Amino acid sequence: MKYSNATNYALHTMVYLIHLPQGNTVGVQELAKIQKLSPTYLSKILTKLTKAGLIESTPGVKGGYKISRFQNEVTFYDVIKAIEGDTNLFDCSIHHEGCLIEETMRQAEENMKKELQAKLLIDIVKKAEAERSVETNQ
Amino acid sequence: MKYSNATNYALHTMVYLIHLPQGNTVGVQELAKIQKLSPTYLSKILTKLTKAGLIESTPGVKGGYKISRFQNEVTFYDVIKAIEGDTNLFDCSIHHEGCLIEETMRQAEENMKKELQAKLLIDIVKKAEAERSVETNQ
DNA sequence: GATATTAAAGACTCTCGTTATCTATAATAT
DNA sequence: ATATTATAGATAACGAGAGTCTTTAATATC
Repeated sequence: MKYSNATNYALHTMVYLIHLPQGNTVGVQELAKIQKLSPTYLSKILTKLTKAGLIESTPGVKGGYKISRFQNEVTFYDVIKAIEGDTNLFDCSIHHEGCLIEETMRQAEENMKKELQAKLLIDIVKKAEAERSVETNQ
Repeated sequence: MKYSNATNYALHTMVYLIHLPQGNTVGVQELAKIQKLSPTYLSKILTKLTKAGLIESTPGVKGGYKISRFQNEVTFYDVIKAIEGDTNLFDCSIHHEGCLIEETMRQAEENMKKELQAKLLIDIVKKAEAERSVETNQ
């Protein structure tokens, strides 16, 4: 019962892309080097993010990936959903409907999802920048 | 990213055991038949619940499983923890400490855990009985 | 004490999703 | 045209979960 490594890499890549100067594109080679991953593997993850509309890709020379226009609105849940899909943590294995156990589990999960839907990636970036600025001023 | 089938079976078994008249013991054969599982497989799950102190087991003739003394206090999270272990949904794959992504994910997960720690299994049993009683009176 | 019954433990197999690699194809800038 | 970069597909390696079988330990009954 864990989020996949892919989700891990996706979140880190998104944060990295958001923290870049607006409009900058980065190739998968560079992104892979940062996280010490093989480019082909990371590219699968990036394609999922692209299809979800979270980043934009352009092939060819000077191509690469950049954050989509909606960077200020991207939430943790957006990224998770793009990678893991929109599944439930718990499905009742026995009852076909009206399982009270499932109801309870779903409700707890739903609240976690809502919390992750309320967390913006850009807040992480801002927080990291704020911390770094404090360090520099010391 | 799903809770295991074992957790599913464990929750259902716990609810079944709680709903029994106090002190009754049931063998794994009967419990397995109800959920259409092999006895040996279910027995692994029951052993975990026993080690966690949620149920009590007695071998031998007239032996079997029964809910432990603390049946009124058993929470959803107790059962999940007994089966899945006490792990985190998310571990940062890159940073060794102070990962802001991890912090955010952990906090959301922590709140879900707290919610599941507040949900008593016995409430499910009571609710089911209440619903059944309504049906009977119609 | 012998026997039947039941839980616990260990070894083992099977399956499936994740992880990852390799190759080929499509798109783009120079 | 050529170099560069993303996309897609096939495929392999791996590990966790699911499940079975067999043996051992504990308990009640006779």
